[in-house]
Amino acid sequence: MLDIKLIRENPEKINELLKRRNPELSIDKVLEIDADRRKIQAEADELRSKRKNESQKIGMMKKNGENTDAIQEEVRALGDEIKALEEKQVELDNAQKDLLLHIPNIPDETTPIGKSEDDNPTVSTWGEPTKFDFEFKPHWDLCEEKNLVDFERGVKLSQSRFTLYRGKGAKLERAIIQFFLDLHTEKHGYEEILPPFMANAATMTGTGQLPKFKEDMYKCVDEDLYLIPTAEVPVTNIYAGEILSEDDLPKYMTAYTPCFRREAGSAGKDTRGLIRVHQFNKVEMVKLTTPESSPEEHEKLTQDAEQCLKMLGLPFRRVALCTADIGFSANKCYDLEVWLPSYNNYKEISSCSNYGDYQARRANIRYRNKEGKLQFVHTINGSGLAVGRTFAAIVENFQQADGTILIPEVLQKYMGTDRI
RNA sequence: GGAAAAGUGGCCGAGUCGGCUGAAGGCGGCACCCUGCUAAGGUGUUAUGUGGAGUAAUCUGCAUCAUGGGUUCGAAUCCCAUCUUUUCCGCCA
Repeated sequence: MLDIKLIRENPEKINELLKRRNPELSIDKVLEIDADRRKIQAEADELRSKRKNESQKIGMMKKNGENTDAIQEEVRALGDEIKALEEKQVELDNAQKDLLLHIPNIPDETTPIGKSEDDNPTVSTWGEPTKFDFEFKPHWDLCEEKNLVDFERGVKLSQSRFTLYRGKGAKLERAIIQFFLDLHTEKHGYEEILPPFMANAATMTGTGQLPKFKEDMYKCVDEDLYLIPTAEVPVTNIYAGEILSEDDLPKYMTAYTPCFRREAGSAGKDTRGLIRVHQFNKVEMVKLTTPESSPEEHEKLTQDAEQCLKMLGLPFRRVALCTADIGFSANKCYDLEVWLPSYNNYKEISSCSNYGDYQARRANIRYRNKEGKLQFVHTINGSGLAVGRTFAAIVENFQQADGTILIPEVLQKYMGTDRI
C-alpha cells in the first residue's frame, strides 16, 4: 500500500504516476477521508486527554474521602462523547485503509509508459526460435503419445485444467524442480525454503492478493486459509511484522511450491496442454533488500532467472512490462518469455518484479538502518522458473524426428538419461 | 478432540482486593567519563504507531502490556470471545 504521508505531501505527483497505469485511478478520495479522519482524531484525543486528567482527580478525591458523584457523572458524559467520536474514527480509519489496499503501486520512473501489453518493449533476446526439418508436434500431443502426462485422467480426478504427470513425465517435472533449486542455492546464494501451501488472510493481504483478487484464489470452506497462488506469498511474509537489522539484508530465498489459481476469466485461453492449469509447480526467488540496493538486486534476480533458461538451452527474450501491464503491487517488472513452437511465439515463463516498499508496508516488514532508524524493506521476486511451462518448452523445442525428446545436459544427472 | 496453565518493551522478568505504570529491576545496545594491566567501573540514554507545532534539531497530545469486545469516572490489572504457546489425555502419518 502507498504511504499516506507521501500521498498527502505529493498528491499531484502520485496521481500523475497512477494515471500512467490507468487514467481512472486517483487518490483524491483518500485525501478527502484523510482530512476528516485527522480532524476527528484531534477532537477525540483532546477529549481523551481531558477524561484521563479528570479520572485521576477522582482517584485523588476518593483517597481524601471526598464525594465524587457529581464529577463522576460529568466524566461519564464525556465518555459517551468519546465513544461516539471513536466509532466515527474507526469508520474513517477502515474506509481509508480499504481504499489504500485497493490502490496499486505507483510505477517506477523507468517503467515504460504504455496502454496495453502491446506496448511492452523487448529488452533483449537470447538464442533463435527453434527450426525443425520435420513436422513438429505441440507438447500436448507429444506428452500424451509418450504417456508423460495423462490429461484425461487428470480431469477425471479433479476438473478441467488439472494435470496428471506420470512415468518419465513425472520424473522430468521433478528433475526440473531439482535443477532450479540446486542452481539457486548453490550458485546464486539463495536459502531454500519449503513453506506451507496454504496461507491465512493476513498473509494474503501482505503481498497484495487480498482484498482485491479474492476470486482468483481457492479458499478453504471451514478455515481462514487460501491455497497459495505462488510461493511469493508465504516466503515474502516470513518476516511480516518483524524488524530486521541492516546486516540481515539482503535476504535471498528460493522455494519450490505448487501454485493454485482459479484462472477465473481465462476461459478459452491456452486451453490445451500445460500452459494454463489450476495447479502448477514453480520455483520462486524472493529477495528482501534495502531501498538503495533494490534496483540492482532486481536486475540480478532477473539474470538469475535468465540463467535457468540459458543453461537449459531454451531460446527466450526479456520484455519490460509497461505501466498498463505491470502487476498490481509492482513498480517495475520484466517478463521472460520462452520460445514455444506450438504457439509460434514467445510465452511468459517468468515474471520478475520489484515492489519497492509497497508489500513491506502492507506486511509491515521493516529493518533498522545503520543510523538506528526504522525503514520498510524493499521486496523483489521472480519465477526461477515456472516448471510446467519449462517442461512444455523442453518437450517442444528438443523433440526429434524419431519421436524422442533430448534432455538438456544439466538435467541428465537428475534424469539418468539423455533422451526420453 | 478433551483438561489445565500461560501470553508484558530487543531479550529476561516485576506488576493480583483496578487509580500518577508506557510500564520497576536485570541483560543486551548506544553515548560520554574514568582507568594502563588484558577487562572492569561510573553516568546518561535506549519501544512503536498516529495527530499537532517548527525550515530543522526538537517539543507536544493520544493510543498500544497476544487480538477483539465488555464492565468502570478510570484496566496491563476484572469479565467474555478468539488466536497462540506449554503440559497431560485421546487419536494419528
